[in-house]
Amino acid sequence: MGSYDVKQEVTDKYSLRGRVFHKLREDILSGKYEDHEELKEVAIGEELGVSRTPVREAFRQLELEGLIQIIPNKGAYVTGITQKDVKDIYMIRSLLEGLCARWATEHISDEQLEEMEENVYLAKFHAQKGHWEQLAQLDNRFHDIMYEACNSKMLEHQLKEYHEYVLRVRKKTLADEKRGSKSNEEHEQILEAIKAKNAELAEKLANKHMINAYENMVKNGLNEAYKN
Amino acid sequence: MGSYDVKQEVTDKYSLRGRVFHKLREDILSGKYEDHEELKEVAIGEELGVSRTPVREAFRQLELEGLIQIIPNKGAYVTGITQKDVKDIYMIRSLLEGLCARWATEHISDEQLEEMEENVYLAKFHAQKGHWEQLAQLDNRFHDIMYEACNSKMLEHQLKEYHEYVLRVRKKTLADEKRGSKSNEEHEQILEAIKAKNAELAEKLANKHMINAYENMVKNGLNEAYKN
DNA sequence: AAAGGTACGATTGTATACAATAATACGAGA
DNA sequence: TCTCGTATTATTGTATACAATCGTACCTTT
Repeated sequence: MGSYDVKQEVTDKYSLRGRVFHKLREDILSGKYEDHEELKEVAIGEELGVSRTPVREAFRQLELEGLIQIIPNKGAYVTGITQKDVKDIYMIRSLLEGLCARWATEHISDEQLEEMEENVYLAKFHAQKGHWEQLAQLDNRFHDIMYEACNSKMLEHQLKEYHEYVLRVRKKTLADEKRGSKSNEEHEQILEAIKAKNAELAEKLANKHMINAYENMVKNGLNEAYKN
Repeated sequence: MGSYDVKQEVTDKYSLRGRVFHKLREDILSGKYEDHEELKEVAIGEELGVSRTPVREAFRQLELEGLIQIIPNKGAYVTGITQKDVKDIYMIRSLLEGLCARWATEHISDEQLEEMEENVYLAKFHAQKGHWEQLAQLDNRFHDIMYEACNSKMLEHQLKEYHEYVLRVRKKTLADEKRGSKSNEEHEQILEAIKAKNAELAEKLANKHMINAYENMVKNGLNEAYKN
């Protein structure tokens, strides 16, 4: 259950609204716009070759994600995301990924367990070969499996949201060779804990996994876009 | 900082879109619609006396909150909220309120601390007098102060979202006399831990506070709307 | 010259018209 | 009778027209 909607993710990428939404989110997160910069519906629309309607719908979604602030009858202003925001997200995710691992231990299905094992095994291979792109995808997938395995629509929804939120940053991070291998080793440990039905351990490992990911990111220098 | 936008909350209540959004959310959460029931733009629009445009914008927001699922070119279907969802939210909130208390301990301002003390003091009075409505409001406010005091835009945003999400349920819960007093006692303990700069303790107490709130709610019987 | 008001322009809010898509029903052919 | 294709209809996607609101510049008044 809750898995036939995977094809279109949280918000569809093919309608004009979806495209505008993703484009604007990407631009805001990548620092294209100044903080507090005003976004005008017609200007954005002309830039992307669409009318105001899809732009407005995208604005409403961005507002709910906290990326822009809409003042009624006045305008939409970008809120952006600071270095501290990224840190906070990782701290929050650390807790939630832990909870997710705990629940996943209790509810994971045989199929999901099998896919996890395959994932870790494959990642080991790609890490050796230096296939960073595949490694990043497997990393994403590992977490997605766990999100689905935790058997909580709410937690899954939340974690996927955060995951997508910091995806840009993470992509850069995983491009670091050592972290790529290290991350997969941690995945393996989490997997072992889940297989051993040791929920406490799985939670702790998942907590640490996030903290490590964050610290590695800081060590390697945050993406320039977040240096504000 | 981060407080002059309080007047209009997360999404404004006075535009047509805002009204539609709040109405639909309320209706979905209160169980007016069946699970998987289709929401048609024109029907909703006619029912509320507005055109499709504000309805569509509200739909897009509800989708992002996970309350409906929009299948492109097909329709919008309510996802609703189950008894398990409520439980999961409380578990998630337990962790996040703990984190919030920890951070609040480190960052709370003198003004915020003072308002917290006043809040607890006043609540004690209203609890004795049996003024449940005021007690509920003070309870909400206590948490809001802590959210603001934690000095994290991200965490504050997230907790306020969850808070609003379960507000309907909570209102009923606090109407229980014993819980009203007990809840305020717990607030006082959290406040003491914050004043003593004991972040560890504040976190643990806030964790427990949420769990207690949930268990009390279950004991008193969940709102009928969530019995699915 | 300063203060206040008014009119104009720019921008968002809402409604509606039109296009595209999907579901359904119906009929022709086997 | 069953299957496939087509036409019809309902519904959403998008564009645009019109209304309401806000900001600003200019003008009037003192």
